[in-house]
This record gives sequence, structure tokens and C-alpha cells, in this order.
Amino acid sequence: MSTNPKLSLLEEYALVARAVSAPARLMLLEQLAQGPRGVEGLAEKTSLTVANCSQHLQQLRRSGLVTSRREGKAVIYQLTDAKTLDLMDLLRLLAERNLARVEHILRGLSDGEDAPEPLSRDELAARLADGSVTVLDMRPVDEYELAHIPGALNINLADLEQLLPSLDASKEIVAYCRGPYCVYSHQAVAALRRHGLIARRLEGGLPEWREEGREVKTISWD
Amino acid sequence: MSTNPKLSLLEEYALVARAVSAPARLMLLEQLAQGPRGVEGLAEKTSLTVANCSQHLQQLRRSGLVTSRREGKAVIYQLTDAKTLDLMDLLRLLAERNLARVEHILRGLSDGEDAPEPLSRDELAARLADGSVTVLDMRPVDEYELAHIPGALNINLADLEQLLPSLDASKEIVAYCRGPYCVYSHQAVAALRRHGLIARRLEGGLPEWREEGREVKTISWD
DNA sequence: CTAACATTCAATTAATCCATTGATTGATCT
DNA sequence: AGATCAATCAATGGATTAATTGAATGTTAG
Repeated sequence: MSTNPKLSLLEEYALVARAVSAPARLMLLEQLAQGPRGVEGLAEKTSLTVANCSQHLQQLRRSGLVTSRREGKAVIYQLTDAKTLDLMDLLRLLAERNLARVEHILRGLSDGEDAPEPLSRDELAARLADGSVTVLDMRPVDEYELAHIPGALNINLADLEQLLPSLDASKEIVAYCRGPYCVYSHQAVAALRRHGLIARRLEGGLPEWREEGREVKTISWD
Repeated sequence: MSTNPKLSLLEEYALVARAVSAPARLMLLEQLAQGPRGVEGLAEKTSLTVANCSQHLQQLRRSGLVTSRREGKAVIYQLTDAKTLDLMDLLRLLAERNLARVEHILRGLSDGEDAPEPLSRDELAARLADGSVTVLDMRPVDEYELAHIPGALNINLADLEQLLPSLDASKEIVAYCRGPYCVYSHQAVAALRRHGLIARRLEGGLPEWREEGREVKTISWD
């Protein structure tokens, strides 16, 4: 606690940030995003010890991101409100942007090849509805599990070759990954076109898709 | 770094959170929100040593929230994009909600007195335009400085009595503070009405006002 | 009241983070 | 080249944080 009022206010902000600055607590929040749970259940899902889990949960409670109530001999924790989810989404968005940008720079990729125009998100939404496209999610499987465009197939670049025979060559293929800087979908499209398929990238990536409030599918993980 | 891919992804999110989990870095971000600056200037504004400031800035850069470029012998830092501001706003929102809720509980306040209906934000916006209201911002001065409703007077409860004579008794007075749970505006309205003035609370507080994308005024601090 | 269970508390250790210091790099100017 | 200025690096000590263990609390069931 500082004596300076301006600083102590910033310390208050920092306390909230601190709460989401440990992977263990992010795991807990991911779990709580699926609904209220007891301590033991959460400990199991996150493979933390019960005591450790309890302490993390109390830290989250102190930060105001979750609340708890007693139910019999169990203590049930739950997210305080949707703002908590907003915070997690923003972190995801920022973090994945960074990952994507880093890869992009590392590989020295430029956009100006013979690549076709990317498909806009509006267009994809329309064509998802009438089933005239195959959608490929090129991100790592853990990101796919957290959220993906409904109906998208998860495949990584290395395995793409194996998938080729089973693709419907009459449908256009749309690949996406983390965002505009992400390399996966660029490379996927290039590979697919080399094999004579009709393929385009989605404009932006999953973060941008989510941000516009479009539907995503989430898998509840182990 | 973890070997588990799911964990290492969460670590990436945590890294972003960690970046905004120190008051010193939040100060730097506040400064950068006003525009790009060099290291020395930032160090002065935040009263950090140059070396310390540089290290914090590098941590912010690693998290992707800011970028830097060289200009002559100076290194200029700036916010990467508006998403960084979104993150800060969200932290503010969550933190101030908590502060407000804590106060509310501590003082055992209930809403059901003889208090009048609060003024909606739409109404206030309309009446701000035609100048038929006096708006009081009851929050601490440092929060006021960060952002407030344009035209609002900042006054704390203790000093309210002194302000009374100078208030235009023919205009309705609207008081606001941090949010629905915050006590300042409740108490201000009660005090004003005790003195025979026409006073109401604003529905919600500044966080809610900002959230709706309404105009706020910010003062660049020292 | 006692036993059983879920959660929390308290104390320890190891790891991480922060501010400070002084040296070092990189860029400009004469 | 040498001087100067801005920023960064490297190393230190002090403070905070996380995971672990075992004991203590509160709640229900018998």
C-alpha cells in the first residue's frame, strides 16, 4: 500500500492484472467459464493440489474476478460476471497476436505473392450457412480446443498432405489461423494450391472472428 | 517455458497480464496513452530512474503492448494499438467496481431510501447538450484527472458544503462516481437535498459511461 | 457428541521479480 | 577519432510469490 493516492489506485488495477498473471489461475478461470464448480472439482480438472487450488481461488476472489458461496460442506466458486470473460478474451487476443507476429517476422514472410484475395468474414459466414466451403483451422490443437469456427477441421501443416485425398475438390477451401500475421494459413493455402485445389485464406484470424461476436465452438477440455 | 503445449499457451497469456501487473508499468502506459515518448521523458514523468524505466519498457515491449523505434539517439516507445488501451480500460473498470463494492458493503448502504430515481445516461447526454444541468464528479481527484464527463466539476464529499453557495439553485444537479455500488454520489445527493437543492444520481458511474463509448475528458497529468 | 469430509490456514522452501548501481553500447556532433 | 548523450546491460540484495506439507476450521451425517 502506498501513501500516494494516485499510486495506490494503480496498485488496485495491478492487483486485478496480477490475478490473471499466473497460468494456474488462467486454467481455473477457463474451467469456471464453463460454470460454477467446487474446489475439489477444480483441483482435479487442473491437476493442482487442493490446497494450492484453494489459495489460487482466494486470490481470484480478492481480485473480484470470481465470487464464492457455501453450499453444504462445499464451497462453490463462479465468475463474478461477463467482464471477467472479457478480460480473458482480451488477453487471448493480445497474446495470440504476439505469437503470430513473432512467427511472421521470424519467417520473413511477405504477403505479396501470387496469393488470391482473402475471404472476408462476412462472406465466410454466409457460405458456412449454405455449406459451400470446407474450413480448415491451422492452429495448434490446444488453441483449437479452446475455441474454433463451427465446422472447422483442425489440422497442422505437417499433416496437411495426408488430409489431401479426403478433401472434396469441388468445394472451395478456406484456411485460417491466429490472425493477419500468422503464417500457418498462408502456407496451407500455398500448399493446397500447389495440389490444384481451390483455396483461400480467411481475412484476419480467429481472434478477429470472435471479436466481431461471431459464433465459436468450444470443447470442454479434459 | 513448459513442455506442455496447453500450458505454454497459457503462459503466453500470463505474460501479457504480468506486463500490466506492476503500478510502474501502468504509469508508463498512462503516459504512452498520450502519445509516443522517449525513455528519458517517461522516466521523468513517472519519477523512475532511467535504467529502471528502460527495463519496464522492455518488459512492455516483450509483452507486445508497446513497440519501439530508434530516432537518432533516442528510442521512442509507443502503444502498439488501441487494444492496449482496451486492456487498461478493462482493468480500470474491474478494479473500480471492486473498490466501489467494498465501500458499499463496508458502509452497509441500501438503495431503498427516499432517494429519487437516478438519471439515465441517455438523459444526461441530452441535458449536457442543452446545458440544463450541473454535473458533479464525486470521485477522488486522481481518478477525475484520468477521465471524467466533460463539464463535470470534481469535488469530494468533505468539501461539498463549501461549494453549496456557488451552485446554481435553478439547475438540477447530477452527481456520479465510480459505479452503481459507489457511495460517494449517494451521499452527495442526500447532502444536496438536505440543503434544498434538486439533485439526482447518474445511473451507473464513469466506467459505465465510458463503456458505452460516450465522450470523456482527460487531463494530461504533471 | 463423534466421525468424515471439504476447505482453509500456517509455515517452509525455491523461484521470481523489482530497484539500484555502475559499466557498456550505439548514435551524433565537432 | 574523441567527446557527449541516450539507452541498455549485468550484477546485486531485498521483497514477493508459488508450491508443498501438515494442522485447523467448519459442515453434515450417524
